[in-house]
Amino acid sequence: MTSPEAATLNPAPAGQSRYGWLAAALRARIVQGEWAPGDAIPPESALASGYAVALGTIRQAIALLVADGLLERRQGRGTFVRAGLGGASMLRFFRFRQGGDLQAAPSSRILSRKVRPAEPAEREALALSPGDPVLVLERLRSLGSQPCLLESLALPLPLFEPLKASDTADWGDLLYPLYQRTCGVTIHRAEDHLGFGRLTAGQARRLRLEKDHPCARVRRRAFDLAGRCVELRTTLGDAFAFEYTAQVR
Amino acid sequence: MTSPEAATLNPAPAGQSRYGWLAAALRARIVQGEWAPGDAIPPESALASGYAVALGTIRQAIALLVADGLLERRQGRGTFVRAGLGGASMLRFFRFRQGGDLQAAPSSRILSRKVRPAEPAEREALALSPGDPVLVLERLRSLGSQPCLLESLALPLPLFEPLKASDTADWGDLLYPLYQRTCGVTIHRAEDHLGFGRLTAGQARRLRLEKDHPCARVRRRAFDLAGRCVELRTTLGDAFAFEYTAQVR
DNA sequence: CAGTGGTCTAGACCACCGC
DNA sequence: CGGTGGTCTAGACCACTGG
Repeated sequence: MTSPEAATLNPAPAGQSRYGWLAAALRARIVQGEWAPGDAIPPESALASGYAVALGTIRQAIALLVADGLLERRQGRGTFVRAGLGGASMLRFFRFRQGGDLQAAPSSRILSRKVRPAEPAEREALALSPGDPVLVLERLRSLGSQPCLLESLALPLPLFEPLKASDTADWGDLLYPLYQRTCGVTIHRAEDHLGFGRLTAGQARRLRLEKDHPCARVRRRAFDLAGRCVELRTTLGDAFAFEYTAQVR
Repeated sequence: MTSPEAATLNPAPAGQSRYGWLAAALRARIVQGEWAPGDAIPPESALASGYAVALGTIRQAIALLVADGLLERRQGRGTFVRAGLGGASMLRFFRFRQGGDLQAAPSSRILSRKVRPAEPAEREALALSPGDPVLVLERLRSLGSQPCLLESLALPLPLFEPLKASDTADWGDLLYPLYQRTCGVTIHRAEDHLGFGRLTAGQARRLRLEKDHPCARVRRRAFDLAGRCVELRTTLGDAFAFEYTAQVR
């Protein structure tokens, strides 16, 4: 799709650098869906002449978006809009041994689905108004026949409407590709808050552990391309399966 | 200190980009201590003319080292060699409430110090030979009168010789500044492997918790400027005080 | 004020990729 | 082969910092 690029030349970098302004402009075009995830954006030379700036300047703008995880360069091929988060990203916190084998992708089963008004904490995180509804899911992930992760999700409802009534059997094992497929929502990044606790009787039953068994708890806030928080998730798993590596500076 | 910079002009970027070669050259000069942590390196213009390259090229080289955490740019002032890791970095994994107050820097007490041959796992991580000795420390960190973290460290011995006999009362609360002061070792980065377990009777006593109490375990490998692993550390703390935020992509 | 890094230009040539 | 991003140059001017 050839677009008129920017009609305004030298768009007055009001307080910003020109490449910062260009990065914001490109980000807006990506967020608005002008180029879909996986697509290539126009060549640097085309962008540079379109915006009437030097090549180096457009390259700096692109570098910002690459650092932000929005774009991806591929030598000799072009610059591409990154697909969102894969989906199996919770497993990076756990190492489940399955018959002494490597862990495969866990299967997923929806235990419950309901709609209710967002609670105050949810309203704040998801930027909702009093009375706005959320879709609440309970989900169990298993490796083979062994349950390993118990999740509870809250999704803001005008946005995730297609998930309200569709058959959960068609959802597949990964939610983020589902969001993209059915709701056009791309999850771009997430914040995971880790902690430890103990299982309630109900949680323990579903995970086939004992009441008060130690568990690792991951509270996730997931954000879309525009930077809005669009998913709240709490994941519980056996604390003794928790394992994670952090890099320090 | 004015140095002859590089005498070789166009040093044949054997398989590498020129800025990659320059970055390696600058890194070597930093590791060798030509500029101490906290010092400013020469201005970009001086480096560029010294190495007979364009300004932009030296800037790319510096950008690599900045991304690596080795250098730090300060607008209008210069480019500085970063001091090593602070020292209170373990607290990023824990939130200890102290009388409903914010947590201050914890005090430190050495419980034991001894020298013994490195165990096989230590030899591998620290790149030692059979029979090489390590200095082994046990350390308790407390907030006020409340113990909160129990640590066990292994330090390769030719390198940390000055710590073998010095008075531990003079060590202060932070080890990394001590390493720098007394052994000339700068800790540049670390890898923290998080896990979960239960306290033994002895560990529990020192932390004033019960035997088998759930604990978070941090196994750290710390690296110096040259990228060599020079410290192994295991830190234990109450699992219910553990709290950490991870960013996903 | 002088010196530093930060931004920007308008070119050139190279290395990689797919056809 | 033609097109893409990757490297490199040799300038210019701006913005920030400290004395």
